[in-house]
Amino acid sequence: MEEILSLILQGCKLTRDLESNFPILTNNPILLSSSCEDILSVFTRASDRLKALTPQPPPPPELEAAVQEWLRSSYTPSMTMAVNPFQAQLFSDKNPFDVRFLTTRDAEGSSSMKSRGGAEASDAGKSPVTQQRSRKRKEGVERQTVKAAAPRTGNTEIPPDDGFTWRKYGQKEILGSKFPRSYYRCTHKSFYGCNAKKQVQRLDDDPDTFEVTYCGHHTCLMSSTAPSVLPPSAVVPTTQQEPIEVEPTQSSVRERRWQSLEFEPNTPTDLRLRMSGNFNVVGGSSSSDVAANEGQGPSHSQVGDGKEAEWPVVDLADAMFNSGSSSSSMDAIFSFMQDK
DNA sequence: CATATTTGACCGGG
DNA sequence: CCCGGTCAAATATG
Repeated sequence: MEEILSLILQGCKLTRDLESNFPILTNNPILLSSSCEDILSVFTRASDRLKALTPQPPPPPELEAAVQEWLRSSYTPSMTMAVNPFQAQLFSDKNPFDVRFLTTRDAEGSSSMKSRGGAEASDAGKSPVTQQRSRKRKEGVERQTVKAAAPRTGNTEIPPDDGFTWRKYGQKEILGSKFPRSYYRCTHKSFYGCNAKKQVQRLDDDPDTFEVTYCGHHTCLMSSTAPSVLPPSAVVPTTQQEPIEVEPTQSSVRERRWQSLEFEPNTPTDLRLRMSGNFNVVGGSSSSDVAANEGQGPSHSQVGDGKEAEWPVVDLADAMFNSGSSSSSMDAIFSFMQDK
């Protein structure tokens, strides 16, 4: 049983991985498909096991390992190429998406950040500034930097659509750069909680290439359809991750494993480094091997509530995006949940 | 009209 | 004090 749960969680993890890497994967149907298959496999297995659970106890761990192995190697697309090598190649040069993540460890304070926009809302008025904004400690917010070439698809040279909707909230000239850096955040700000942000900047030496840095994760799944893939039932057994040990094994994060699983027992609303080993992982800005491990979640205090809202929320969002909600503004719709 | 972008001001860390 | 990130008013867009 334990393993089944583990499997399910793994599936969730994979799903989240997919989500977070979505931007990069969108241009790679092959990767997308393999990722989907991955997820499918995991959940399918879990499901099968559950069904078969009655007859006999769960299979020995060895089998589990075997399964893992199988999963790892079996989804090779029909191209007879190993996925990883393929990707490696893909990303290395020809593919516009030369991906390299820059990850920083994250501590995440998650909850507090209301004081920002909230200032004027709560405090009547536009009179002078009160405590304008409370700079949040950016200490350790996860960041993933990705390089993406502007698709020559005639279209703009704005960074490729990554499936999310962003709203630009700023632009700055950066010291050593010729081009300004733009700041985006998830359009569905309504979700105060969707801290997903990204910043985009063209490279000096290669104006056709953008460097996109994502930080934060979407708590809002992009528009519709997204959730449909997985039956809600299969998703997130609500039971938050228990200390399910998954043998960190890590320390060698670089090793490529599509389905690396490092469960963070208490994942705050957001996630950590979720990424598949297929990409070139470059350690933090300078200290290259800052393993992504070490959650160190300082305060689990009130993390709980946020996450379970995830799916319901999705449904809601889904509903409102699909049905031409006559309601005026999104904010109204989401208002009920805005904590502040 | 609602929502998105622009843009200078502001904030706070280094 | 500088610089990068963010805010928010003004503006653009549909």
